[in-house]
Amino acid sequence: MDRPTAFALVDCNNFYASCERAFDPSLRGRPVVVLSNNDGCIIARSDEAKALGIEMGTPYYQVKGKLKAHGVVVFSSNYALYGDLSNRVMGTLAYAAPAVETYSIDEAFLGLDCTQADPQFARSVQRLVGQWTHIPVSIGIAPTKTLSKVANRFAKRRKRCRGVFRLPEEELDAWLDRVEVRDIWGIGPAYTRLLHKNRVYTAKQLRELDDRWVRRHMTIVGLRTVWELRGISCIPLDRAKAAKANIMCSRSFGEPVTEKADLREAVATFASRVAEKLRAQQSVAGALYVFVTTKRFGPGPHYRNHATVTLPVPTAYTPTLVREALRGLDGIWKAGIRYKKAGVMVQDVTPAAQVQGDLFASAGQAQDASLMAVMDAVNATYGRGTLALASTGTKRKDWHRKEGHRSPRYTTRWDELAEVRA
DNA sequence: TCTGGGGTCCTAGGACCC
DNA sequence: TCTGGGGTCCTAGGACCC
Repeated sequence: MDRPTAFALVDCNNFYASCERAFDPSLRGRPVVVLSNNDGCIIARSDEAKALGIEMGTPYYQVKGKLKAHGVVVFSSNYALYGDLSNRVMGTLAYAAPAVETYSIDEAFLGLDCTQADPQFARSVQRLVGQWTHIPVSIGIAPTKTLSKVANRFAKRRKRCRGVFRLPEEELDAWLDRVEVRDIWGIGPAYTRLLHKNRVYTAKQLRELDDRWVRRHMTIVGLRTVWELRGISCIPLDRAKAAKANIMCSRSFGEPVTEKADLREAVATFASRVAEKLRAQQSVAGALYVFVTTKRFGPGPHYRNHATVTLPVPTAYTPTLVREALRGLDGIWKAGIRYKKAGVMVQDVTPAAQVQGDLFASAGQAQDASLMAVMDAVNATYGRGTLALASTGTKRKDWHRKEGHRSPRYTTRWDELAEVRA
C-alpha cells in the first residue's frame, strides 16, 4: 500500500506509566509517574497524575513532597520492559493492519484503504491491542500523517471519543481553527516564535499561508507540513525501519565524576553498548565521537568537549571501539573538572555486508564477552598500537575515494575545552 | 544537593576539481 | 592584463521528533 487513502496514528496512552500498570493491575485508577535516568525528572504520567497538575519534565526533587502527599506511585524507568511491551504492541498492530510504520517506541502510523478509514476499524484495533497487551491506545484518522496527528490529539482530549477520532474532511477548517500552531507535528519552538511574529496562531491560518513565504522561512520541511495540513499527503508511510546512521550511548552521572579512571570506565561501557547496537543492525562504523560535559544548569562555567576519531577500518568489534573511544577521551579529559555527562556516538555507519573480510564475524566473538574481559583486552593493548584486526579488503565503491580522507591512520581531532552558553 | 537519552533532515558555505 | 562556472563533497549548525 504505497498510496493509502488515509492514515491512522496509533499512540499508546501515557506509555511508560501504562507499561508499569500492565504488570500490576493494583495500580489501576491510581496516579503513577515514571522518572528519567538517575531519577532526574518526570518523563511519564498517568491520567490521574496529570490531573494533579504534575508537569512533564519537572525535576523530581521539585515535586517529591507533592507526589508523596497525593500517594503517587513513583517508578524509576525500566527501558527493557518498555521496549518489550512496545514490540508486543507493534506486533499486534502488524496483525491487525496491513501496513504499519513503527514511528517511535509508543507510536505507529497505519496506512488505510478506503474500507478501513473509519472509526469502526480503529475501534477494533484499539480493542485488540488492549486485549493482547493491556496497553490503552488512542487512534486518529485523517488523509495525511500530519492531520492524523491532529486527529489523535482530539481522540485523546475529547472524552466522548473514547480514544478514536476521524477528522471530518468537510469541516477541516473548523477543526483546524481550534489547533494552535505549536501543537502541530513539525512546528517546534523556533517556528512557533516565527509564526506568532507573523500573526499566525492556528493550524487553519498556517495552511492558508503563501507557499513561497513558507519555503523561504521554514524550508522544504515546513512546506510539506503546510501541504499536509491541506490534505495533500507529502510524507509517505515508511514501513521498513532504516538502519540508524548514527548510534549513541550517553548518560548523565548521578554524582559528578572527577577521576579519570571513572570516566574511562563509563566511556568504555558506552562504547561497548554502542558496539552491541551496531552489530544488532548488522552495521559497522567508520568513525566515533566522544564527548564530555559539565553540568548544564546553575552557575558556570559550563563546558563541553569532544573528539572525533576516524577508525582505520570500519568495524563493530567491541575492543576496537572501546580502545578508540578511550583514545578520544584521553585527548579531551582535563583534571580538576566535575564531569556530569559523557557519551559515545558512532558515525559513518554502513552495512557490514559492504565490508568484506571477517570484520563482522570477529565482532560477533566479542559479543558475549563481559565488560571486564573487554576492559582487560583494552588494557592489554591500550597504548601499544593496534589490536590485530582482519584485512581491509573491500569492494565498496566509494571506499577508495574516501580512503584519501582517512590518512594519516588516526585523524583524531579534539577541541580545546569549550565554554557552553548557559 | 537534585534538571533524560536518544535520533533525523535540511541548508549554507567552503574546499576542491575540471 | 583581463578573468569562469558548474559540480560534488564535507562540515557545522539549526530545526525538528519522541
